[in-house]
Amino acid sequence: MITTRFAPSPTGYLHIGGLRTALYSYLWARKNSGRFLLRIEDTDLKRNSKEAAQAIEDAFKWVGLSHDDEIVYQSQRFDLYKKYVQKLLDEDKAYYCYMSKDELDELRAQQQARKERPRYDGRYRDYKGEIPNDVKPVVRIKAPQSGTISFVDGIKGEVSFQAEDILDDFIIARADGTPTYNFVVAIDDALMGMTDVIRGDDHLSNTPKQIVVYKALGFEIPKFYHVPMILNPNGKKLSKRDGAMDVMEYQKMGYLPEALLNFLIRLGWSHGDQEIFSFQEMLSLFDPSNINKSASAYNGEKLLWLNAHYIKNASYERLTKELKHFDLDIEDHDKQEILVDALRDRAKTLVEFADMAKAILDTPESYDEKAVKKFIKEDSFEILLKYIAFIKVSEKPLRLPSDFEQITKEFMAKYNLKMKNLAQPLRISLVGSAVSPSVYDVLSILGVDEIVARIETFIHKQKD
RNA sequence: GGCCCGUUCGUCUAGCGGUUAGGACUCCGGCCUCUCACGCCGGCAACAGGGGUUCGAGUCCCCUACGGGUCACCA
Repeated sequence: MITTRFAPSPTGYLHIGGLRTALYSYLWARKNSGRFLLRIEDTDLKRNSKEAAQAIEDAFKWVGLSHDDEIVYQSQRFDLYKKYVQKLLDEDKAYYCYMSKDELDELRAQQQARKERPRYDGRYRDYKGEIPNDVKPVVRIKAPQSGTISFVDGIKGEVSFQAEDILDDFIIARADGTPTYNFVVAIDDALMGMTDVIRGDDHLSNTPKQIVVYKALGFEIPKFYHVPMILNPNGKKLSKRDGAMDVMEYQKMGYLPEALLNFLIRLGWSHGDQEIFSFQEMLSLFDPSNINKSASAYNGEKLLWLNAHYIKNASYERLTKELKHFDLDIEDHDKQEILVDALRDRAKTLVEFADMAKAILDTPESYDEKAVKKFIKEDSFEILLKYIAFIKVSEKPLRLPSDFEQITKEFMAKYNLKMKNLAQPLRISLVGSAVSPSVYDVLSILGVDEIVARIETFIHKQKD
């Protein structure tokens, strides 16, 4: 069985880079009927934040990812880690190091001055001398001092390191007794039964250290997949300004979660030429082995395009429900579907959608001056007045856009008018702007009484 | 700086030794049209550079350049 996990440190909100690796892990587990676990890496008590863990859960909920089992908090497993520290101590695979922080800093400074790689010199590795009693010791693991550490990464292929290039006896427990990251990650991944670790590229160089821990503890090493970073549009590190903000900000900006997910899965992964993936398709088609090797740049325009696509194809119920988050309630509007259909092809976000809907539903407070100047001619008022008189006495019920199209054509035929004589003046008087959905749709949505009222108001205000 | 990873249109990518190097976003034309969008049709645009290997290289190997990651008692 495949088991994957998402293991963020709770230092802030969940951003799209994290969401993407979470998505990949989720998909791979679910696709294989496996398990997807969530673990909060809060070993550093100084940098803990409960809100952050909650924020991750909220974001998961919004996009529809679910995890199995209870969330694992590393801060609650210190006793467990201590046992493993002790085990290594007992087996002489780890040892106490009494070097003070100052001494260590000094050593590092010297090494750097000599242009050497900063590393612990192993002075307490097999120390038999006097133990300084004024220093609380850290625990260091005995890492191999030579040889090759290699593994086959599911994305990068074979990766190998020389022990002497990268390793030293790194700290597994701090002076205050708390364990460190590379130690607990390996333990938890092993204990939680991880078969496939899918995580950010930035962990690639941690992997050999973790392998040292796996081996020392006799754990089975999982398969690793190191997914490349997401860069900003200029190819630099992604910042908030570029889109690395809280995933929940995307909700506020009017994005549908399926658009975000579709965007993210396609950033660094592909299935031939396919661009649109339903959740079901993601599940059936995703495979980490065709994740790209190289970093990809964030492209907000493509996200927008995808969002527009999902808005176009969303159900009435769905859009009506989502729109409520944007101060627009059309639940009980009798022309709900006509309104939605009139706008769904034009809105790239739900924010735009709501704004455009309000522009139709709300009586215009003003009229675009340029539009008035350009389209309202000498005879426009007269035409508009004739128009409302004409529709008021209609014998047929006027309800659908097609009803209005028909009667409008009859009207134009009777007075020998062209659409361009009528459409823009009508539009301006109804919504205050030269831009809107089809006038037939607008007419239908408003209904005869409102049409009459708005036209009269318009003429009245313009004549002042 | 050491180590590791990477490099196909501006961007996301397809390609897994033989292709007029394909698709998508953006942009630019055109069509549709009551405006704006949508949609449809068309267009611009790429194998980082240099050496090999091979009958043949975007695809395999090496070097260079450039980019990124990492070198903590952070995760």
